[in-house]
Amino acid sequence: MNYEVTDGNIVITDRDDFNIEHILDCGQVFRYRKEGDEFTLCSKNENCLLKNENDCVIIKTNNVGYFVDYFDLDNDYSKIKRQLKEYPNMADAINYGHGIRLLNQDPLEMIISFIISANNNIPRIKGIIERMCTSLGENMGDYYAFPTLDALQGADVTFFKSIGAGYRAEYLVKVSKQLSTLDYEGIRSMDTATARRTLVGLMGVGNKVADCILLFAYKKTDLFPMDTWSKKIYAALGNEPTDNSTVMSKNLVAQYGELSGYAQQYLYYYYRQTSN
DNA sequence: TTCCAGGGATATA
DNA sequence: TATATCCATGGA
Repeated sequence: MNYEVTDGNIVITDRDDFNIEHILDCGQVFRYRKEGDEFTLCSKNENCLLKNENDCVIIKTNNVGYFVDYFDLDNDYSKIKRQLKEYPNMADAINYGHGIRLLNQDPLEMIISFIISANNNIPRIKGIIERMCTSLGENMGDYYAFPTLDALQGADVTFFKSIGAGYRAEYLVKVSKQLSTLDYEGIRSMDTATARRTLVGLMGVGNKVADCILLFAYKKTDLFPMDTWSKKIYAALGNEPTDNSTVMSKNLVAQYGELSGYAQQYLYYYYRQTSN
């Protein structure tokens, strides 16, 4: 990745592997907003501002180190895309979403956010999360931090219903309690299967939500989250039809291996954006 | 009015 | 282990 740090800002000098809208609109992140020709983004208790300038992307932040890691800037996406293009039916998706990067997000934020995402749509997910942050997160001046586990544990079912979480309100209360006895940072060192089993033990976390958490918080890429779109994609790729998500996921991981998580993001973004 | 959204929990056999 | 049903909410 070609980037430099000047005047305390991160400057991306190669936009082919970094496209703000590709990154933000591919379904991995919920706390961002477009303001004119700029984008503001919150993660945990940090924030930044993204902006296209000439042929560069400028990332303004007071925590450069956090966002160099967050945006996965030391990972070579040109190489990943080259490898994935060797597969059939993949080149169009990669060319379309060429600037996608897999973000390294906060585990607690991903666990809570993707429990909310279940059987829900993205605009509504964003609204629920934002209302939760406004009520439970620390006021950082320009934005509200994502709530700490302590803050989440202080909220009840009535609160989560009041922000629109619906039937997931009870999951959020239960999972906040469960997390007090789970070393969710320790999941990072587990193999994918063990990590998935651990997460599925949480209330409101099934295989799909677990895979999203593993991919977006822990960079486990030997998985392929199966949602309603992935199931359509599975058929569109010409795979043998089945209605079993586990079978579909396993077959796809057998094809793409450690690149499965990346493949899923390019395919998800491409099919979702072009089928409207 | 019905369908759908980055699904999962629960009951049942 | 596999299948059926239920679940809040809001936009299309």
